[in-house]
Amino acid sequence: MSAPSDPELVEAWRTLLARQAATACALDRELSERHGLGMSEFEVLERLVEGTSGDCAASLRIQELAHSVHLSQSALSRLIARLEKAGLVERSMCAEDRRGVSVCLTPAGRDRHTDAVPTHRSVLADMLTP
Amino acid sequence: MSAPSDPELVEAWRTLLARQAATACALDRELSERHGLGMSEFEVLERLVEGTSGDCAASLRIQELAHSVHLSQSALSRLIARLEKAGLVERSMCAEDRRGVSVCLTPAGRDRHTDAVPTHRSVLADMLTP
DNA sequence: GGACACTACATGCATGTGCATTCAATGCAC
DNA sequence: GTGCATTGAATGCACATGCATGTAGTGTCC
Repeated sequence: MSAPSDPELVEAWRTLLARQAATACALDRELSERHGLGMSEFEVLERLVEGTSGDCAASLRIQELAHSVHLSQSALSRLIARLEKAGLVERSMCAEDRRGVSVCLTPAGRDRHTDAVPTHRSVLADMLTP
Repeated sequence: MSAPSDPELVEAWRTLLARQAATACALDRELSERHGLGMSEFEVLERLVEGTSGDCAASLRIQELAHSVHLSQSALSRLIARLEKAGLVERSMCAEDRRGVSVCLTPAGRDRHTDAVPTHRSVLADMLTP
């Protein structure tokens, strides 16, 4: 296919930015007001829920989480600290590699995520369907 | 058309987020390293260039700019302060409404934008063409 | 085993952002 | 005109983020 022209690129970028900004803003507002969660905090909870197999909560590493929510390692470290303080996740030392930290959901964290999912999906439906 | 399912919505949102994060990050890095401009600062300069008609630089209001780059009014106020400190724009009182502030490009601002455009377009081409 | 490079995470610091507030100017009702 | 709500922008403040650095644990080469 032919390469897009500069004006097309700029237009595409602006559209992308506008959608992202509007959606992220709405998401942050709704999740924060109704469930006391920031957007990235919800995303991290969701990754943990997805990683869960069967009963035992998955234990993901800080760096995996950081990469998957587009935050720096330091930002994730503090984000996990906030979630831990709120009782939604737990840090535990990784058995195999004691430098690593395993992050896993608490029951409260799972509940909070379950509560927030409808809000999240509803905002996405509002913002992402033209 | 049929409403997208929840997994489709989530997938679309993650894709959007990933593209935005990667592009914004690359844009910030390149513009900052090579031209001393943040992404939003470049966007503001670009809006001012676009608003220019003929010789006389357009004078846009703080709020118009804020809306068009998805920042809050306070963020824009400080962003303009940074650009002004760098000599790239000038604030001037709006004649009709003396509450308002007209922001307009200086020649240095126009030059800086012109220098940065190729970098900007090149990053967009890299990140936005699959 | 000892030295060294490397990895995973935590933390000090600087910065950019949003919210709430403040201040000045405007417009409207009377 | 006077009073009052409204608007445009600047600012104090709290907070989240990234970068650079510190610390502990791991692996490798000799």
